[in-house]
Amino acid sequence: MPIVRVALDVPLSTLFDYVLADGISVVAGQRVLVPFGRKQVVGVVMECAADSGLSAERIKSVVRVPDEIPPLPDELLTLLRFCSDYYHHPQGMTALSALPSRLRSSEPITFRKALQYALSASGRALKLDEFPKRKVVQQRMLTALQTGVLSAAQLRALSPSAPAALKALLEAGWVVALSPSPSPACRGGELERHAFNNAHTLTTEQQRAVDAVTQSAGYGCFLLHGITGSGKTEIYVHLMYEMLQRGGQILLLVPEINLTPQLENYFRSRFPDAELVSLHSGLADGERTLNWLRAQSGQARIVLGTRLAVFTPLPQLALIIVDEEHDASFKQQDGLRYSARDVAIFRANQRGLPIVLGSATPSLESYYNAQSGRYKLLRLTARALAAAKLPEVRCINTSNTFMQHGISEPLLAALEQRLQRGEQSLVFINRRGYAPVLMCTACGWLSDCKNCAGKLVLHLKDRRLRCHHCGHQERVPHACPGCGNADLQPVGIGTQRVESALQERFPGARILRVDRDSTRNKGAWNAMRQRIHDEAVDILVGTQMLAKGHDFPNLTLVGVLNPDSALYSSDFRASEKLFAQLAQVAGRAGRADKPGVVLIQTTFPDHPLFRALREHDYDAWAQTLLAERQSAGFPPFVYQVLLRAEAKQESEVYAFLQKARAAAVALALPVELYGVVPAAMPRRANHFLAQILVQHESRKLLQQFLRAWKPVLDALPAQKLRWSLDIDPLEF
DNA sequence: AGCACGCCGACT
DNA sequence: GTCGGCGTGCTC
Repeated sequence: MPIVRVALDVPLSTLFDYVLADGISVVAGQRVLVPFGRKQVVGVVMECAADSGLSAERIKSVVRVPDEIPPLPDELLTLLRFCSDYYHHPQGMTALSALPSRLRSSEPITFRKALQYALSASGRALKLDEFPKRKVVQQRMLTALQTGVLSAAQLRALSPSAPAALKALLEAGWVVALSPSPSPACRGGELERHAFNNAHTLTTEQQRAVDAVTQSAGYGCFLLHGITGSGKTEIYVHLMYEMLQRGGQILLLVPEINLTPQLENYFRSRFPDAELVSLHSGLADGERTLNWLRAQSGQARIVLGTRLAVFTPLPQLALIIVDEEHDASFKQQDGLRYSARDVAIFRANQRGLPIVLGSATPSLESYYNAQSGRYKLLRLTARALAAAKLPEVRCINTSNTFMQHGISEPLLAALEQRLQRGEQSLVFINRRGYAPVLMCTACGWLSDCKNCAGKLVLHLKDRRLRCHHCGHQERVPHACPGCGNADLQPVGIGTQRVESALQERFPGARILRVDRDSTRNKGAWNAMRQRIHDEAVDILVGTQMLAKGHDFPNLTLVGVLNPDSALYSSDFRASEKLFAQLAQVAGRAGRADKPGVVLIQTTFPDHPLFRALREHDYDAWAQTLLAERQSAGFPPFVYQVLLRAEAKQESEVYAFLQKARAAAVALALPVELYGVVPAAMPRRANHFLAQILVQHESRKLLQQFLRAWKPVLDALPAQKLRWSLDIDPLEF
C-alpha cells in the first residue's frame, strides 16, 4: 500500500500518513488535498513510504493532487526539516509557513494579473474525443490551448461563457494560469550574455573580494566587512553578474521592506536583462505567489527579499548575499523563530554555494566566526570614491551643559551653520512621540499603561497618551489623576518635541520629521525621500528609519541626541546594537565631496564605544565587546535558548515555568540553566511574560538537551498559557 | 490550532 | 426540561 507522509499546518510535531488511491502517483514535495478531522486541508508530502506503522483502518486517503505547480525540490524539504528540527517548531507548520498563502489553500491558483493560460500535464493527457460533448466551450478552449499559451483575452474571444468554462478547467487542474509574460528583454538563456550597466572599475581591494568569492569552489561563507561608502553594493553587482553569466540564480536578502522598492529599481537598472522579483510581506498575496513561482521555475534570475525569501525554491541558485547581516530583523520574533541569515548559511552549505554576509558593523557572532576561520573575512578599508572622506565624529559632553528640549548649544550652533550654508542636517533620536512619559510635579504620578509594564508616551500632535507596546491610547488628562494637580510635565524627549523645539528656534527652516508616525500612510515615506533629495528640507528629525535610507548627498551634519540609555541597558546586546546604529547614521553625513560632521550628545564621551566611533575603528570596539562577552560567558561564546511563557494570570506563568525548570533539572544534562525571571517587558497587553534561559558552549549539547526537554514541555498542562522556545534569541 | 464530546448552571 | 460554559482529547 503506497503511503505518503504529509506535513499539515497544525501544531503537532508528527507527519500524517495517507494512502494513495490506485493510479494516483505523488512525489515528495507535492501538495496534496487530504481529509483531516472533519475538513479537508492542503499539506505537503514530505516522504513516500511503502507502508505505515498505523493500522490500515485509521488511514484515510489522499483526495486530490493539485498539479498546477511542480513539487518542492528535495533541497527545500531538507531545509525545512532542518529548520523544524533546529528551531523545535512543528514540521507541518514549518513547511506550510514557507509557502505563499495561495499555495496553502486548495483553491486553484489564479491571479488577477494573470494574462496567460496553458494546458497542465493532465490537461495535455486528456483525450478530447472522449471529452463530454456537451461541454462545448470547455472543449473549444482545450483545443485552442493545444496550440500553445493563450491570453485571457484570446480565451474570452472563444465564447461569452468563457470565464465559467475557464474556471471549471482550472478547478479540474487541466489548465494552469501562467504569470504575466516576462519583460521583452528577458529571453531564456540569452540574457546572461548581456553586460550589466555602468560597471564601475573596482579598486584592488574590491577586486580581491570579488575574486575570492567567484573562485571559491563549493560552500564558503564570506564576511564582507566594509565601512559605509566602501562599495559593498558594487561588489554585490559584480558577483551577481558573474553568477548570472554562469547561468545561476541569485538570492539577495535585505533587512526591511521599506528598502526593497528602491533596491529593486537599483538592481533592475544594473541588470536590465535579468528578470528580478522581490519577495516580502508587503506584497499582495497574488503578487507574492506569482514571484515565488517565477523563482521556482527559474525564470526569475534574481530574488530580492526580506527574511521570508530564504525559503524560496531556486533551482539554479548559485549565490546568496545577506546585506546588513547584523540587522536584527533577519530574526523572526514569532511562530518559527528563525534567523534568515543562519538559515541562508545552512542552505549555502547544503547546496555547496558561496554566501556573502555584508556589513559595516558585523554582528559579533559573524565577526567571531571570521576570526576563528569558520568564515572568510573580506575587508574593505577605503571609501570607493577617494574624494569622499569619512565624517568627523565628535562628542558633546552634556553632563554640565544646559539643554533645552534635549538639544545642546553646540549642536544648535552647528545646525545654524548648515542652515546658513544651505546644507542639510539630520537629528537622530530613537524615540517617537513628544516625550516618553508624562509626570505630575506634585505627587510624582507617571503615565503608566494600564495593560503593560511600560509608560504611555505623550503625543502632543493629537494630544494623546499612547502605549507603544499594546496600542492603548487615551486623552491627555487636564489634571493629575492621582492628586488633581494641574501641572503635568513631559519628561524626556521624542522626535515631535525635537521637531517643535527646532522649529521654534529656527522659524524659517524647513524641518521634516521621519518616524513611524509620520510615515504611516502609504507612500508617505517615498514622498518624503523625494523632498529630501530635492533639497526641500533643511533639517531632518528622525528615528532608526533615517539611518537606513539611501544617500542624502547634501547632508553634512548628523546630531545624535541621547544614546546613553543603551550603555546601561540590561540587554547585553544593546551596546552592540547602538554602535551599529550610530555607525550607520554617521555614514549618512558627507558622502559626496562635502566633509561631514557627526555630533553625539553624551555624558560618557570617554566610553570605548564613542572612542571607537570617533576613530572609525570597528575592530577595536568588537575586540572590547568580545572580551566582555567572553568573561561574562555570553554569546558568541555560548549558545542560548529561551523558554518564554505568557498568560493573563501571573501565577499560571510562574507555575508553568517552575515545572518546566524542574523537568529540565531532572534531565541531568550539563547545560547552564537559569532561574525563572520576568521578561524585559514583564507585562504586555494584559499578559504576564516570563522566561527561562538555558545556555551551553556546545550547540550540539544544547540541542540534545532540547530534544529531551521539548516532549516534556509539550506534556505539561498549560491552560490559557502560551509558551515558545526561542533558539539563539536576540531579544529578552 | 480546530473541533468534537462531555458534564454542570440559568433560562424559554 | 434545554442552551451553553469551557475542560479534555484527538486529528493519519
